[in-house]
Amino acid sequence: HVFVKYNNKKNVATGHSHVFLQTLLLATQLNYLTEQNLLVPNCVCLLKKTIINTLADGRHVVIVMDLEILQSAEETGGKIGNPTLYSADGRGRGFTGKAPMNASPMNASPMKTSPMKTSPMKASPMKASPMKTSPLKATSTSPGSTAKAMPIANLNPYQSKWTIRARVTNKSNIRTWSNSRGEGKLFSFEIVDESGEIKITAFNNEVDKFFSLVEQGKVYYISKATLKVANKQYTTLKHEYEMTLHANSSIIPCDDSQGVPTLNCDFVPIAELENRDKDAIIDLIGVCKSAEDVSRITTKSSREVSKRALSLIDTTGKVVTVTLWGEEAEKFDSSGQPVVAIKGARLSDFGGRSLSALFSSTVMVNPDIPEAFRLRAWYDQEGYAFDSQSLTETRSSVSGSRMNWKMLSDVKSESMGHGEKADYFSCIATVVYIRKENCLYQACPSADCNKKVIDQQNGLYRCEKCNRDFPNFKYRLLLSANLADFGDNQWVTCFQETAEVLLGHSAETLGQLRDTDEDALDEVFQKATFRTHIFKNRAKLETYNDESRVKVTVLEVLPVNHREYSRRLLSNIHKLAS
DNA sequence: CCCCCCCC
Repeated sequence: HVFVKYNNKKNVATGHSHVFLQTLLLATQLNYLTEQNLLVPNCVCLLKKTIINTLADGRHVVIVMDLEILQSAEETGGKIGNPTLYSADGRGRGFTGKAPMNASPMNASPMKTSPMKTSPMKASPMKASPMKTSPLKATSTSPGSTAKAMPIANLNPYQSKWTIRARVTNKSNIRTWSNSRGEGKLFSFEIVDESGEIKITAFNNEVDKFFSLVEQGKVYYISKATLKVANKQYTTLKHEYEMTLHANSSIIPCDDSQGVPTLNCDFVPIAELENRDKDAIIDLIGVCKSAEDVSRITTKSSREVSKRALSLIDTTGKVVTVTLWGEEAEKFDSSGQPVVAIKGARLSDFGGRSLSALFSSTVMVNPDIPEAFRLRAWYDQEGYAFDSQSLTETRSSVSGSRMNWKMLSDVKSESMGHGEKADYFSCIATVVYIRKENCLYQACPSADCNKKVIDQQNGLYRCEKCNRDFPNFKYRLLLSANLADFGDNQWVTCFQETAEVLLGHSAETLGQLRDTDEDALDEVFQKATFRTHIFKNRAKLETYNDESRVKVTVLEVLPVNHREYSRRLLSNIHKLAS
């Protein structure tokens, strides 16, 4: 046993000798401890069941199989506690097996009842363990009646004597397989307790033995199963391991389901989805604003399947599309705009961001959880009126139809502007040239008149439109710029507002510069050149002196959102590839 | 030991 001070999240610790020691925790341990906010800098831990490896350079790495938090960071005050206060006799309650850190909220933070101030072991958090009040059944099939339920999060292949108490959350049908390695049947299910979740698979004989016993939503004591590293390619659960039942495995129904959660959801706010990676497995909760009718589609492998897309909104005000499949799609009822929670949906980049239910997903309509009640209240009071924005851009969605994205070559190839009405399009293009000549003119100072005035050379400026002489004028911009993208160029016209955005200065400032500091004006133009923006444009054929040509006027200049732009490019690639 | 998770 070693007493250490946890120093930072890299598991560097100091012992009584004040020598730093690199320690390694099992991922499940580390996740659990950090999630529960137990392992924080400057807390004091007791490392147990350690494996010491000597590295080639002589340093040691300590792998910790079991540990206990003895003193919180507040209590240590950033200083290492006096190790002599502790007894190293093994009576300390470990993190695994006899863990104090299961089910009870009291135990979620054993540091609060720190043993430090009195006798450490007497005040052990073990006393508060709910296991005392709900001991394992002493049946012939249970693995030792004195065993305590192990938190699922702590399961690992290095310990075989354990019993867990957990609820079945996702039971599959029986499937058969046949491949080069043989054939057989299997079913799988997922179980959850306060600490975590894990997948369990039963094959062949175990299918016969356990399929009808294991029921969705019920609580069981489970012991004597094989743990193996979960293949992250297939699992959607956060556990490092998964379980396979074998001939001696025991599954016993547990009548007392108190303290065993029905779900272990980690809901991601919809707005957050933008920052998550494609293919991430996400738990999501939202109000079903609307839903498609169910439809039948044929997959690439020629299977027919039902699908239905839902639009979910949450308090972030963002909407996302979630697609349900098969029976789930068929039986879904969107009436009354229910709260829908989905555990283990997969994030897709279709249309920007969207979600798809998997076989392993659990869909709950109006679940009996606080988040659902909060959402219901929020939606009914204010959310329903939100001018919400969808992360899933579809052809029918507003943002999709508003932006008619084109390449500059399309202006010619599609004969844009040749119709009776003007054509509106958006492009991402780079300014390659801005004509400085005649970019500014002296305009009538009247509020709504932008007519060019005539300098009378007597201190007065004449507006023909207003039929008045003014002692002053205002500067206005009328820019001719050449835009380029990878395939073509296009001359465009920018009036006042768009020209000011493009040049980054007001017409007034630029007018003053032109009159006082020509070099500074040059610099403004230079700085604006070779900048890339989103341009929203209007194209219309105009005839001047018997010569017709398409005039493109810039209506708006916007900064490029590279995230969105990249998504659009990816989406275009998908469309081209399909 | 399975591992299907789809469509636009």
